[in-house]
Amino acid sequence: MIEKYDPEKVELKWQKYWEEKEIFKTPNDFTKKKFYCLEMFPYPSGKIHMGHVRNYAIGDVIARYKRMRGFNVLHPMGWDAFGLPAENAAIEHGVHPAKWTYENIEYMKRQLKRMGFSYDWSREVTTCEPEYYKWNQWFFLKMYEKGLAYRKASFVNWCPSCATVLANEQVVDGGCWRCDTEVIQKELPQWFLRITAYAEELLQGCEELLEGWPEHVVTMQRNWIGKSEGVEMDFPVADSELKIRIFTTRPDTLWGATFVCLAPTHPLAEKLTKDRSKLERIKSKYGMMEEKEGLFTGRYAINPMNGEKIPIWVANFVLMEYGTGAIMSVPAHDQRDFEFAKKYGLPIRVVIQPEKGKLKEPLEEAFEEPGVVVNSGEFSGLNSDEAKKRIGEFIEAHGLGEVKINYRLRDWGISRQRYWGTPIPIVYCDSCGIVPVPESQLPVMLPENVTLTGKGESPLSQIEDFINTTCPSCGGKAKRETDTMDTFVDSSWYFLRYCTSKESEPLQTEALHYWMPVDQYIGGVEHAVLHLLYSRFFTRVLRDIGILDFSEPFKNLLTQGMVCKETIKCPLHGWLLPDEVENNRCIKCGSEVQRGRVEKMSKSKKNVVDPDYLIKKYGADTSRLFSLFAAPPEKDLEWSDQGIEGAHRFLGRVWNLVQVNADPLRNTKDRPVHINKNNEKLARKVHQSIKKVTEDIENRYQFNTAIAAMMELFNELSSFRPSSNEDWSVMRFGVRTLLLLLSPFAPHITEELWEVIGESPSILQQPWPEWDEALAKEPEIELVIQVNGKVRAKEIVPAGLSDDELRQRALSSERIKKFINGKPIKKVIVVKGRLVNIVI
RNA sequence: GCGAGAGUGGCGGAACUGGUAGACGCGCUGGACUUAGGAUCCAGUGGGAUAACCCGUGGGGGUUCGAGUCCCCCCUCUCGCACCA
Repeated sequence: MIEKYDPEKVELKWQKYWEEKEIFKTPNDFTKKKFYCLEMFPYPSGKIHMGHVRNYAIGDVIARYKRMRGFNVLHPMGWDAFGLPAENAAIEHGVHPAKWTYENIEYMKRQLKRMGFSYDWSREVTTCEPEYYKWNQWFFLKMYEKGLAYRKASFVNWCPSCATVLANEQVVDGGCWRCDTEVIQKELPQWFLRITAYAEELLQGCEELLEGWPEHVVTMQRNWIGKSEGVEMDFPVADSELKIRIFTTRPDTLWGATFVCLAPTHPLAEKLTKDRSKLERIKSKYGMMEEKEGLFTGRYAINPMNGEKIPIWVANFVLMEYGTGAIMSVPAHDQRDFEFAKKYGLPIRVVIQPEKGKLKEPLEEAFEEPGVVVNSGEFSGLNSDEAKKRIGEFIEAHGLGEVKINYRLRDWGISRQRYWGTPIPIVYCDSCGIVPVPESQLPVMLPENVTLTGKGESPLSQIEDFINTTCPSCGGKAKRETDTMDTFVDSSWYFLRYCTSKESEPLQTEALHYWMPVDQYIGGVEHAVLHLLYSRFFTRVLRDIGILDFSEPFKNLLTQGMVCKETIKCPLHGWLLPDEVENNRCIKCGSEVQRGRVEKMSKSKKNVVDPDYLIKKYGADTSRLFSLFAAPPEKDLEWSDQGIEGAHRFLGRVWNLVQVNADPLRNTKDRPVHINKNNEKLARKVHQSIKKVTEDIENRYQFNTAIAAMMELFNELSSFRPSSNEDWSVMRFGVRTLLLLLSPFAPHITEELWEVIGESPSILQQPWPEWDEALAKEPEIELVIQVNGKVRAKEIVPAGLSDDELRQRALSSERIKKFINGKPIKKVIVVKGRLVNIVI
């Protein structure tokens, strides 16, 4: 009687072994070839979810595989530990954010260890520790020195009732998430990082990324940066010295400008508008997308191109943050201007005609395409592209303005009116003004004694001990900055911190130059823009202050799909858990339930699967294997209860096969492997499997097909009946190979069975198997014979026949003769070693 | 609206540069072993016709000896951006 597969017993045994022997510890041995495998670190929200399991299972396969291939692999893990949920927990349950965070970390760390991921925990990074955030502050000071960090007034979401600043995700339908009061925009001085200084470089850098990043992510980065070329020029205000500077990408439509629009917060809007209450009303509608609203200032501007007097309006859809905060409006050729002109009865003048035909007036919508310029003085008759160029030159030559490039990308506002974050190392002194905290005084510690209420401007401003300080410059009384940093700052460089050991400072260039850049980064697409862009920005800043010698932090990026599951909905009780349903009816009210769509797992939709439950029921190996087998990594994965049973069954079969044959396997020597008539098919399959699995991992991270190949190998092994020592040598070769191939996917069971067949641990320290191309080749092929493109016969023929021989074989086939039936043959196509197509 | 991606058996998914569509798994059917089996093992499984055969990769055209794969048009779904002048 063989031992039954008991995942928990096996997994705990090997996890203990790995930990005791420090198998996952990565030496800083700078002479070996390196591989840096990084997965996005989690926010310690409480427990890991299936998204984490999938993400980290993918990363672990890559890390273990690369290690077996002989690389010195850096595979670290840490915690994105600052953030809002910790503060909410404090407000709701009275537990200190630090306590809440560290307890969550402890729990989740145990879960990750229980999954058997091969992390070097000695390099663990926790961003809320002073040793970590000290460097956030250090980078901030460096940026301040270089003029890359600056302070300016900006708007925040403000709840008048709670008297507090709200994050975007705390604004629900324009109201406060807690009290539903309407959220208003309040202006506060805040700190910004000048990412726009790197806009062009970040855009150019996208070229370099294309090799290793998914194209759609690169596109998203490009769009986010949003480069547009145009001109900036002044429109003088009639009867005054004032000028309105506008930006346009369509200088070819200048003659079609029939009014000018200012953003409601534009400085001239106040100056030019008589009716202040109306202006305030427009301001309150700023950025509301539903309806365009405007206000005529009563003043006019002069179009410098044709001297025309056109009205100046204030419009809610004009953004102060982009361009100059003012636009010329060409309703005939811009849909937004068109809608605005229609609403307020402003003139619409066509100045671009399509290449073919003529626009029908009055227009029903704006004609936005390029075309031929008309009604535009000396520029009439040119096409749009030519006109843009010539008008741009004209404007510059006459000092009316300049050709200009604008970016959609804006500077990064990092101030948060929050407690649980990195204090911004700045002091305000009555006599010296803004004074940076000297490096020697870092870190500016986050005080512990805080009461969080969720009210008031910034929690730190309540703590007298914290705010009151002395000016580093004059020694007089001064007050500290009370805002903390956006947590994206923490995640913009954490991958550097892993490179050095925990005791040392993070900016040792030797270690950084050896490990960086990250060879493979893995995470969700939700970070396709911000986190990745900020990291690319930080990397460049650090390069420019001489710490790094490259620009792109992540060479290859893999964005894994979401983990989804079917949802169930009761017409009365909403989303239901699977065990709230019996015979397709809700157990509460008996109504028939709707088996809903497959959606991303989320607690609110009650379609989650808890990793703890899976580990308990099936073990870590099965959980990992299924999440890698059910779909290719970048696609969404649909959860299936039967699917995981299948994965579990497979491991169980592998277990049984090895256990049943344990004695002969153990008593067979590894080499030589004797191939004979009886076992050559299996031997070939082994070589083919090594090839397939290796290529699937190496070339395209196709873990699902790699696993399928291992299942095929297993099927071959389990139907093999060894009858001689030679057979056993091949059997052992096959089992040994299967265990090695499977070990990155299911590390525990393979480690155990590795020992069962008489090998010594750890399987992770074994070299990856290699295949022999000659032995992987099939001696015979199945020749497909088509007549007029339809398969009519299949024949087994020796491999390596010439085209001519294949043609002869095809034409002499009895079945094929019937189809040809004496008709003349027009053509015969031979696909080498595969197929013959006879055209009649 | 713009941009990207995807539509293949009952289901998840295979199919490298155009060359046997449906690998592998799930489910289903039949059988074996069992007091029993929702455990395990064996066999079968795209649809249709009792066989030779016909039809099949969202729909419609096209290129080709040959199309899931290439080109054009259309439909559906998912994701991202969304007044960026």
